[in-house]
Amino acid sequence: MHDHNNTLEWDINDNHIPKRLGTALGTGSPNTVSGVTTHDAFQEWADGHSRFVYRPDSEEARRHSSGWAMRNTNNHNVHILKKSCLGVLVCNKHCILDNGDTIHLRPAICDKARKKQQHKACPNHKCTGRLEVQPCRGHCGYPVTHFWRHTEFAVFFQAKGNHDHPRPEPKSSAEARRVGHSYKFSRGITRSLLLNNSIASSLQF
DNA sequence: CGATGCGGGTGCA
DNA sequence: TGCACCCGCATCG
Repeated sequence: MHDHNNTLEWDINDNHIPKRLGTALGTGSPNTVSGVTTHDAFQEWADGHSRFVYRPDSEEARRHSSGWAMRNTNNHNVHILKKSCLGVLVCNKHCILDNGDTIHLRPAICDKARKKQQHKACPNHKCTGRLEVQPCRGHCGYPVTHFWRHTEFAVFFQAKGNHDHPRPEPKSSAEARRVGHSYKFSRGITRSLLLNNSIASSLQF
């Protein structure tokens, strides 16, 4: 396990979550009281029942970012931000591109936008399939969940469940496509962004 | 437009 | 109580 010393000593729901992590690190003296002595490098594709402790100045952690398409969900707890996985956009015919890749686009987080994505023609011009959302059922039949909790010296992350679907394309590609759609053929920047993605470059946009 | 957060409110164990 | 989830509101890029 990568999160060596950050496991087993705390749970996102604990009343007494380690709080003096930053101080211990700042002085260079391990805080053996809390049991958490180091910060983890940001895990874009955290999976499984994992826990990580990020630096409070980590941009990714601050944005509660993830490679998985996670949407905010109301858990009625002002101290813990909870998100659930939206799965991945796949081709209903499960076509395979020339480069051997498959379609696994990023679902829009916004409900309305996601509905627009569904039933659209598969972006693979050699396929007549349609896009559909493959829901995540990695947590006891329900979507995998992520929990984020901030303290003054760290950002605690905890995940529950194992994703039972492919990873969606990264945010950068999805964003490039959105922008590219609005300003298609107008800028070289857009084109270069798309060409930098192995999937996008194989599709027609 | 859409990503993100927030939080009221509902339906089920 | 805990959890999943719908919905509107608001901010921000």
